[in-house]
Amino acid sequence: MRFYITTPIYYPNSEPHIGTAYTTIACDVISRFYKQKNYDVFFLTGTDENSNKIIESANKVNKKPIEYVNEMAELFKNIWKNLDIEYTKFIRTTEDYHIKTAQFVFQKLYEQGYIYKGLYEGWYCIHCETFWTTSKVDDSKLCPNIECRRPLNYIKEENYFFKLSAFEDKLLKYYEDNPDFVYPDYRFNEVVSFVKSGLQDLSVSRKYNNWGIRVPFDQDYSIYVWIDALTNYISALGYPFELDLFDKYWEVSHHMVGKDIIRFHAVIWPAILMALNIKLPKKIIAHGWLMYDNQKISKSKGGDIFNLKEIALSNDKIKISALRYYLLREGSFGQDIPVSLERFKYIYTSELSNNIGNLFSRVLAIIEKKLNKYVFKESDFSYIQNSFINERLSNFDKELSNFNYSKAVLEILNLADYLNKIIENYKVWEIKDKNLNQIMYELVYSLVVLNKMLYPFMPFIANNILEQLNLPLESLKWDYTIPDSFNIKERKILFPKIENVLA
RNA sequence: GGCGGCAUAGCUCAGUGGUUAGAGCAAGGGAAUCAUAAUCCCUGGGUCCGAGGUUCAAAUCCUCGUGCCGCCA
Repeated sequence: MRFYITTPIYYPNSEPHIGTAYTTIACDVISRFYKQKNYDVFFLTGTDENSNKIIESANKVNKKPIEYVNEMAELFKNIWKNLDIEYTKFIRTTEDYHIKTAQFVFQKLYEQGYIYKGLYEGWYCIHCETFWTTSKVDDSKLCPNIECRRPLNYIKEENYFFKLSAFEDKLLKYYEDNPDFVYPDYRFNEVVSFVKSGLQDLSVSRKYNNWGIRVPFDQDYSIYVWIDALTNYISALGYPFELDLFDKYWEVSHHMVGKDIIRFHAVIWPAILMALNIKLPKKIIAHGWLMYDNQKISKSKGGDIFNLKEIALSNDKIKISALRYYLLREGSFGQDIPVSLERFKYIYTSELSNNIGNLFSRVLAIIEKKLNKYVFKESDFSYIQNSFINERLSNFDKELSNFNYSKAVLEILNLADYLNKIIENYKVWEIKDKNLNQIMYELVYSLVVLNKMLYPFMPFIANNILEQLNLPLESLKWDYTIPDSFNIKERKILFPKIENVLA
């Protein structure tokens, strides 16, 4: 069984922020989850380095573009590493193999008649490298991108166009035949109605400006982001020159994207693939935005509160684990997620510290103090209902398989609640005879299951628990057989109470 | 403007024809002392947006209205 998951490739013209991390963590959780189930997982992330904005960003810091992107790519890798992101490959679109693939793709589309030279006339933002329709441009004639707002130019320019319009019917047929192609379904509906409203051909080149990938048969032009960036998903697998990985993983491909780039992934990318005669990705998963103070989180809005670079480079693994948990625990995946420091503190204290952390603490303390750190299975389960635990686990599996992160987390909390109630109901601290061993064994057994569910969200914490329970890494696998006895090691507080979780 | 969605407890939401509408959190009361004062139990609380309709029966289906949200390169 195999699984291929990708993040979008990120623009390195600014440092990664909490929103970027959200996407990447979401992929990491899924990736780790499938690894636990013994899937052969390929997890791809990387940087999209060929935009002309890079030149500008590099100039600002007095660097050559290539030096600049080299440094930024290292920063991205470093931050992901610190956030416990375990990717398989980090792709950079300035790397040779990617350039070759992008050019190959462009050439092939051209040869097959899907790319033609045409004239574009209309409003253009040089900075954003974006053509704007008249409906979006107001009287000010400023760039509609609120983060840009530079003056637009009215241009007439020859460019290469991709015959997107030729794929309207094929796409609609594909959507109809693959009702799970885009998640969530309401986003899928939007995609379908967009395509139904009619597709226009797409400008896929820009005037070459000493940066970017040249159109192979016309040195005056560079390949624009669609064909350049989107092909990273297959160039990373070696397409079309080394097909081993491609043959292995492409048919199980999942693209995680923000809701703002669904169309590129659910319309343009499939059309390109159809033109190349390549199978379409299995699923496009679109998440919502993190919202701070009712606005999309960004460097200026909320980015200072949730300062990713600072958090990541602090190497405070508990804080980082809690952040991973918090971001995916909130809201309903796909919808916008409101985040705030207050809420993060609340989740940390209530769910991680008081509920989960304290549960481990009270169980292990009893075993340490009253059972000399040792418990063993003496009889069949008589305190804890195995069916209840199995149901949590299978619900967790079902929800996470469907990208319902927060619902999966609720199963974790549900199990923790249940175990807290068991301790309470049987007044475990009063039991003096051999029944104590049995109930404690059942509790530790349950904690091992709980830890399996914690792992994809908080791998550092899960490993910490493994040490305390004296268990091997394999105990995180779904097919692990839980042992009949446990020798507990030293007990450690998982989530210390802290006044300022982020400070 | 076109298309689509949503409106249920103070908050976030579950509930698509069948007892007295549910959960978590918040609020109020209590118990316990193994544990990071962490936990557990109980209680209060709803014109299911409004109006009309279909039905033996509507939060649930239909129509209209109101409000909010998403998509329309």
